Amino acid sequence: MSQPPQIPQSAPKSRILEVALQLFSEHGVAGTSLQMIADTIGVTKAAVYHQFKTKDEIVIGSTWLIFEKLLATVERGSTAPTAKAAREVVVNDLIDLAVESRGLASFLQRDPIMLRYFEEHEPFRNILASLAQFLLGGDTRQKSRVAAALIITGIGSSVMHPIVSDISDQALRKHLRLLVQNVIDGLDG
Amino acid sequence: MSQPPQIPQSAPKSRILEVALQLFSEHGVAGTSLQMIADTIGVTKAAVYHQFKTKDEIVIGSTWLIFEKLLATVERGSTAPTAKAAREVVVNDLIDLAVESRGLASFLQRDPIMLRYFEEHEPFRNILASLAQFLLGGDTRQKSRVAAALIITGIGSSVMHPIVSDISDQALRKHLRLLVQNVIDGLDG
DNA sequence: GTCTATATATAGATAGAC
DNA sequence: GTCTATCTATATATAGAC
Repeated sequence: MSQPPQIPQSAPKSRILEVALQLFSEHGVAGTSLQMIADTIGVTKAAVYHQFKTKDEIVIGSTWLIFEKLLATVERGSTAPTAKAAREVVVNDLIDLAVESRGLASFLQRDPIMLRYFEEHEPFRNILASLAQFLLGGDTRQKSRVAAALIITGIGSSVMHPIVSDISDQALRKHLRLLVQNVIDGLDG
Repeated sequence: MSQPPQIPQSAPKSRILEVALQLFSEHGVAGTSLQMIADTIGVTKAAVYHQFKTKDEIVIGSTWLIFEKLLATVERGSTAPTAKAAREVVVNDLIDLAVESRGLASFLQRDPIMLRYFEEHEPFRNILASLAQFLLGGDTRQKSRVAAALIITGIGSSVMHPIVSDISDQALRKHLRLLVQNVIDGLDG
């Protein structure tokens, strides 16, 4: 397992990670070959292998493009004055991230290879655990944990559902915030 | 594109579809080879190819194992006395199906290859559209459609989140029903 | 219905020239 | 940093014997 890549990357490295993230989200990790990545960029496979020793490194590196943003969210949550404020930061950031990429980010939750990385790869696992912690705010009741699971997975997946494809980013954000608030309010209200 | 398989299947055919569905849900369609399917059953690849001409047929056939159940839900929804009753039938069936398989069913929503089938393959598309219709009950407002997307995708994905893995099927069903009801009530209340 | 054997293509990955 | 060429493994798929 390689470490999270440092930033800023070299230009060719960054280009590979960008293209890989896009292709992974469209075809899945297993459905994306290094040849596809190389073809999209317009170079040969060997040029890609010069930048990354294995496909694994590309998977982790491109995933890190998303997790950098999630890590920033965790840090913003950590400095929030109250547990409730931290939860709002996390919810709003997750919604913004999901809506702005409309499924590009949510492939993370869907891909079987990624799901395995999240369990085995500590930096990823820690960030996801922190997000869940902020969402729960110390509330470990079963109903609250089910609600957290519904919110975390639902936000990422719902934005790419065809039934909402005609809704503007702004409106989608607004509706998701209200719906998530309803779920949270329903826990105790 | 092949047609949905007839039932009952021959025993070897059924066995292949069962095993394939399980492997697809664990590794994704692209991450599952016919060799893996053959090895799990204990036969050779050629024996598998004797039952199905292509991997595509196996993908569609195994997916149909789930969609048979969704089709039954659609039929139960169609005979419900009111729109509200139909919505409850659909919600409860989706929750039951998701909980009883804990992610085996939800791979359908996650796999990029499956997402493409849903758009291109009419029987699948029709069933999914019907489920969404019953959930919406004629309400086409943006906020309602976002809620429907959140519910449909959230149910399938949340049950496989590690944060709920220790919760019993019975409790998970109960909490999901209440949470979904909260979302629906929040639309107009 | 299952087997061995094979055809063909492509996967991940490397060597070495420029 | 990119190329051509190649290695090895494995993918989907088929032919034909039992």
